[in-house]
Amino acid sequence: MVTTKAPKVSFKAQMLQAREQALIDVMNRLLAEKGFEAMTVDEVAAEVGIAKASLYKHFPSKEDLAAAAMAHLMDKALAFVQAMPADQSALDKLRATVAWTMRLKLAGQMPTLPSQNSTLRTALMRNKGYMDGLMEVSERLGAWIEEAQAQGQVNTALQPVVVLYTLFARACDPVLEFLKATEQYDDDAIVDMVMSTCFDGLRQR
Amino acid sequence: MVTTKAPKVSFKAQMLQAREQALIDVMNRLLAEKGFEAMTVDEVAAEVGIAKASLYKHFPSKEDLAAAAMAHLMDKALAFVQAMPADQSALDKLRATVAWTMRLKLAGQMPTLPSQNSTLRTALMRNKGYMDGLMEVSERLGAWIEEAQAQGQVNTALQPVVVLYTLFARACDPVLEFLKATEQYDDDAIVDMVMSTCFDGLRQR
DNA sequence: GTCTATAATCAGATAGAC
DNA sequence: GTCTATCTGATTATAGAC
Repeated sequence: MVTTKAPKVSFKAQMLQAREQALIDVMNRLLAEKGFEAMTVDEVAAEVGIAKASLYKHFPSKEDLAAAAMAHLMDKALAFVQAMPADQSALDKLRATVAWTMRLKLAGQMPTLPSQNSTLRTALMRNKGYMDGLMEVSERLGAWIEEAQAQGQVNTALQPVVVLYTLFARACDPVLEFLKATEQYDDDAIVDMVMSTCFDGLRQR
Repeated sequence: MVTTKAPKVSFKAQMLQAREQALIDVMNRLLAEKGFEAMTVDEVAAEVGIAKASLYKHFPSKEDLAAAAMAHLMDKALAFVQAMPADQSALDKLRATVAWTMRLKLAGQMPTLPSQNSTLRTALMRNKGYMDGLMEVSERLGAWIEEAQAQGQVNTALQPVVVLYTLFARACDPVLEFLKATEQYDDDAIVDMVMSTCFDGLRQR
């Protein structure tokens, strides 16, 4: 009977997928807290509550685990931009997206990777889920940027790729944690201030 | 005779100081190229051409060596801001300083430290040369910021500390290396573009 | 697939001769 | 102070039983 066999397999698969998701979640948090090099695979396994050898059955290397975590983040980002209400202006969509990434970082859920590590870069480039998500997010943001420029809301003297990189960089802006470290502002105030410096600049308008 | 003895001691001391400077220079470059965690003490010793044990006679730990490199950088930064022509506006002084840090980074001479590493943070805080330089640079930039705000050149709605952190952060802005990686812009163009996004913002003026 | 136990490697730091 | 040689500990990754 198909009806008895299919659920059994599905249940097992669900358990496995849940475990992988737990690994990715912990990895995500540790990447955000300590960074790729300072964080260890032992910590991930210990926090999830499985043996390290079992972790390596799911992911062939530390780099691949990090890539999976980044792919998951890209999925979340893509879901966010896809769920954006269509009645907002392109600029507002860009602002909302950047604010979302900032809040993620302030909440300690934004994994930060060293931009120089080559083994990690290759693992990321090999990860189809990550690359596809990155491309899709970039294209959507890029379209909004050009739309906002056409509407005269974003500086037309800036090339779209420069705007795109500048927005992406807000996700790992050290100003966020510097301001948080002063303990003088709550997260909302920090987001407001950095949003202002990002979109309006430092000069008086 | 003092005249024969003094030079002899001074010569020895000069040799030692020169060796320490060589260590700091190599450390500085490796910090910029690979970052603190990826770089090894062995590399520093090998490039300078001394044994690792000798290095540890100069600096008690990897963290202290990094702190010394950062202190040296602060010295250079302080020298730069002190040498600034007095006939420039406060805003222009700020712009010149930020541009200087960006060019340093583009030239691969800006050491980047992980902001989370706690052992490194304590080593930095303990290093009087670094802390003094940081304080002095911060105070000078802070004075310029307030002056520029009083002259209506910098957004008065921003608290000076936010402006200060935003300017400091340009020294480790990943947008610089992203744009460099595209190989479509020379360093001057990159500095111009990032200066524009920093001071003028992304929105149309 | 999960576990315990272990390999293999690498990096920070030190001992001791000179 | 500088060297060679070594220690110590941590970390990625794997072998093999169940």
